[in-house]
This record gives sequence, C-alpha cells and structure tokens, in this order.
Amino acid sequence: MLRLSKKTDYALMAMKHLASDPRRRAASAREIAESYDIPIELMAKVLTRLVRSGLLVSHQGVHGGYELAQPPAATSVAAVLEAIDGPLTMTACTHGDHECDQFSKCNVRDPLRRIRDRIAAILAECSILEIAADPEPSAPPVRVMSSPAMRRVSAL
Amino acid sequence: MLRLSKKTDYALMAMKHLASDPRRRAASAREIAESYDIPIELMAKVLTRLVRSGLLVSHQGVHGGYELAQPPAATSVAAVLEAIDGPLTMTACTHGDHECDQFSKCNVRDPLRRIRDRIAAILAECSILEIAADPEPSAPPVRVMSSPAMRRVSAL
DNA sequence: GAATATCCGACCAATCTGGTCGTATCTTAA
DNA sequence: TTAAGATACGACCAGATTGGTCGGATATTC
Repeated sequence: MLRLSKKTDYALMAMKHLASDPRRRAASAREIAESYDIPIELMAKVLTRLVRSGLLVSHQGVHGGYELAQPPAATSVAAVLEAIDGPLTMTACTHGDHECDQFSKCNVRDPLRRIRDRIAAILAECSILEIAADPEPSAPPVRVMSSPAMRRVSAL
Repeated sequence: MLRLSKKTDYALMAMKHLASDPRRRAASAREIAESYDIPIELMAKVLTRLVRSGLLVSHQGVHGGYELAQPPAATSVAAVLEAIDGPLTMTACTHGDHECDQFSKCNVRDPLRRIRDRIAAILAECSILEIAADPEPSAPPVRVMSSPAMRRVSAL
C-alpha cells in the first residue's frame, strides 16, 4: 500500500535521467524510454504531463526532445507526483470533495490530514537533485523496520 | 495518489473508536460499523485482519466483540496499515521481489527506498493514542502546500 | 437450543491502471 | 519542398485492484 503508480516511477526516472545527463541537451522520449526498457508511447505520455505541469520544456522537430525547466534542486519529488497523479490525497476527503460516504461521521479525518501533511513535507523537501545524487543518502538512513518491530511505536 | 485504501480508513476508525471508548469493554463489529455508517460485513472483515495481526483480541459469543490488544500508545498507524494492506511498499521492488520489468536498469530504486523509509518512520511514530487525541496536533502543524508552492523545493 | 457473535472463503461489479494505437502537428535538414 | 524525426492528444482495451456482498461454519452465553 501507499503505492506509487508506475507512471510516477517512470516520471522520476526520466527526471533523474535528464538531471544526470552531463551534456545537458534535450533527450527524446525514445532515448529515455530505451534507456530503461519503458514502453515508448507510455514514456511520451508521461513526459507530456511533465511538460504541461511546467517541470519540463519540450522542443518539437527533428532534434527536439525534453529538458528540465528548472535546475534539479528546484524541482521536488512532490511536484513530480502531482504532475502525474494529481494532488496528493491519501483519503477521499483530503481536498474538499465530501464524496466519502462516511464524511459526516468520520473520526479520523483530522489526524489523517496531519499525517498527510507530514508526508507531503517530506516529498516537498526532497529534490530531483537529491534523487540524482544516488550514491549515498544525505539524511541519516532511517532504520528500516520489519513487520514485528513496526507493530510497536518506536519513539513516544 | 498515495491513497490509503478504504479498508485502512475503516481500520483506523475502528482502532480509534476502541481507544476512545471510556468503558473499555469489547465492542461488536455491528456497533462500530453502525457508528460510522460502514457496511457491517466489511467492518467485520477488517476487524478480523486486525485480530490476525495481533492488534485486537476478539471474543466470540453473545457478549463478544473486539478489544485493543495493547494500550493505544503501543500500536502505531504503520502497524494498522500493514495489518490491512500488507507491507508498506511504494514500489513493486521495495521488498525483494524483482517483479518489475525495469528492475535491472532502474535508476531511482535506492532514492525511493530512502523516501519510503522516511514515510515509514512517520507512520511508525504516530500511535493510535495520538490519533485518538483528536483535538489539536501534538506536532507543530506543517504548512499545507498548495500545488504551485509544492512545485518548488521549500527547504534545501 | 436459541440468540448473538466472530470467522472464513467465494463471489461480483466498478473503478483504476498500464499499455497500445492512430493521427495530427511541428521543426529541421537535405 | 519534401522526408524524417520528433512531440501532442485522444480513444481504446485488458488485466488487476478494490469496495462490497453473500452464505455458511463455529463459538459462547443465557
């Protein structure tokens, strides 16, 4: 659960690809797609969404392709997620739309919104630059918890 | 995106319900379901999973029902998510299974795992007690970012 | 033994998602 | 001016996931 969509994965791969390219020239959808065994049409669709959201700029024509619209440090992972899958929701009621059957009686709405905000902050603070700087975490590696350990609250 | 499943919502609602009940006695699936307009059979299925994961204990029979297996502070939101939807994954490759077509060439695997770990830490640190203490966040409220703001990295 | 519970698996319909296809349009270069 | 290489865009499909339902088995109390 809390799964990222495949399209989001592809988007992040493409963003990193563009951020890491030393030549800093436009890369075509085909080039990126083939680098990672991604279906070309799907990659193209993803890239188009990134353009529409202003994260990439595109050039049509023979030597066209895609470039980062901003330096890698200026684009957050959150922005990429939003570009592909729309606003970061978590629950049906996160943003206004009272479309959930339990809306009136729900007792976890506010607490969940708080959690959502914390997660959103993490995603907003993580830039493509950080993603591109693969070798070694900049933050101290948080201990991965296995199921039994997660059962109990660690800090509190 | 990053949506919680409805079952997880229901599970959290039930956990909070049980944590908030001053009488501290077993509540039946019916009682919980009716409190929040949740389909009874579905609530029952969710509660059963919570029992199987050791977060609740159940008593069958006429005055049976469900109780928290531990004090509310000892159960994390992460544990509830895992009980309902299995291990917190984010990507297809998060836990061993190399079932993703891009596995061999993927360039964002490690960075994404780092992000996943940070999110898992947040969920592991948030207890049912915190969820039950609805009125007012214990942590300073993180600013909710609207789409345009999220586009740029805030801290970095 | 009747009533009230949990337990468990099968099942279904609707939605979501990954992926495909066809076509239009733009831009460069020969 | 024309061909090639590229993005843009919308329609479409099949498979997976999910929310929800149903039927029956088992346990416990009165």
